[in-house]
Amino acid sequence: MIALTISEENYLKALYHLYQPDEGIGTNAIANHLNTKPASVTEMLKKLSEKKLLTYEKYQGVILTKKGYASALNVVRRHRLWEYFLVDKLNLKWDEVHDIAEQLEHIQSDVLIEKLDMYLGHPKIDPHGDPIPDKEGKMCIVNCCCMSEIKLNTKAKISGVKNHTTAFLKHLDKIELVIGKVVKIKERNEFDQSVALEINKKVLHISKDVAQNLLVEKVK
Amino acid sequence: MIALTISEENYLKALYHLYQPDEGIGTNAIANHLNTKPASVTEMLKKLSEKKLLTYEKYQGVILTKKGYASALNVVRRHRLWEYFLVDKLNLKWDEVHDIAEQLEHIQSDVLIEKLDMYLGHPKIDPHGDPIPDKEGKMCIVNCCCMSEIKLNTKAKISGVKNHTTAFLKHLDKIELVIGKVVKIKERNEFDQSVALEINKKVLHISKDVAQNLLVEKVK
DNA sequence: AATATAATTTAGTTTCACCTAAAAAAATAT
DNA sequence: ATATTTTTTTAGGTGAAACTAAATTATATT
Ligand SMILES: [Mn+2]
Ligand SMILES: [Mn+2]
Ligand SMILES: [Mn+2]
Ligand SMILES: [Mn+2]
Repeated sequence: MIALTISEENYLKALYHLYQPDEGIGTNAIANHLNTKPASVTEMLKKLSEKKLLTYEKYQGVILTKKGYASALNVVRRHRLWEYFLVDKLNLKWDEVHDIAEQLEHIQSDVLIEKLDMYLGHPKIDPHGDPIPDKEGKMCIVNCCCMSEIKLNTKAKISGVKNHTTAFLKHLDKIELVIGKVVKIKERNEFDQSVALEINKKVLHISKDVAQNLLVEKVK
Repeated sequence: MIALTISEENYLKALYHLYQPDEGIGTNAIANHLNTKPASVTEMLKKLSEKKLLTYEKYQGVILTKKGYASALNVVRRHRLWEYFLVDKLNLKWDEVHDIAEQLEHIQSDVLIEKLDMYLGHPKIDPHGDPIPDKEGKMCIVNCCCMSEIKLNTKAKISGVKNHTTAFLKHLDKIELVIGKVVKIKERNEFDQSVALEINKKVLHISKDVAQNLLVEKVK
């Protein structure tokens, strides 16, 4: 099993992230996700298809094979382990780590990743609340839903973000709505879909945009 | 100051390692060091010369500029910091880290390296006894000389290796001649240049090849 | 069903970092 | 000083991964 190029790994990871049940992934969506052009995507899909990492038929959209899925998950594993390292050990902020992990995820060394995983204590969740696949690709199912879909007067714990941009993460830091915080949904405004939360007796109003990008898990 | 490519960084680092006072570095030497061909080297030298990282005149051999030297040292800094991390934190062995550091040294992020340096406690020496340049390029002068040049009956501390191959490092592990050990040079054989050392009352015989690749520093 | 629009593929270029083979220059030996 | 060898450069080419523009196929609209 010959090593993949950085570009190939990035395509596999993109396909993993773009996957939707019962839908082939389109060239446009991939190009958009990777900031390239559809023509470049077509070329790469042909290459990956020859390597049996995905099934590709002209105009049909693309699906990862078992092998391709495993490779993609491995890249995701490395990305999230590095993010965990950067936040937990090097004290970088959760909005600073993604771009660095985009580079680190391509370092080729199985022993490195095993040692890193051990050193970090086999973490299950990355700094943004995303699950970290283990060596075999298994990961915990994060039982979460979107903040904008939760019923009134339920208690919920912030468990992750859908939007990973620096701008959004910094905003959450500013309003102190970080992972682990427990909130109670008090009110949902019809007009602008904004939400009022209660956090330790205090009330916090968040916009629709924020609510839509926050993942929470219900609390007893 | 636009970022350098991996290849450009590797050339600069090679030039740093190949540098000899009062000698331009030749195309062949560089090609040999980088496992590429002289023709490829010539091309890259032209490019780096245009970027003012070195001075290049056809057939004259090449010398790093201030700017080029600083960039090279920065790559060396990153390489050695990562090696220190891999050994000190991840418990990899000193013969396993070089190839991984060859990849890690190219990760582009100043804040990452600053944080890593801080996390490691600003180490001054890498696992092979080589000095780690600081942010400004300063590094401690390691006051060492080759084991094969040391006078009889002097005490010396193993301080580094000239040969960085896995084979050599593993051999040193086997004979337990690792960095920090204090030895006394008891005998030097005329015939094969092998050396007899005394380590805690016990005698150890090492070959010429080993002696020539070991760096030591004198001890009171 | 015919047409318009959107998605995808093909064709032809570009840049980077490498290569081989041949030419040119420099260094060494006779 | 000339001839030989070694080093370095030039010329021409390759493969990977991108690009633009044009052609093709699929989907949506009338
Ligand atoms: Mn990320
Ligand atoms: Mn993440
Ligand atoms: Mn090294
Ligand atoms: Mn080293």
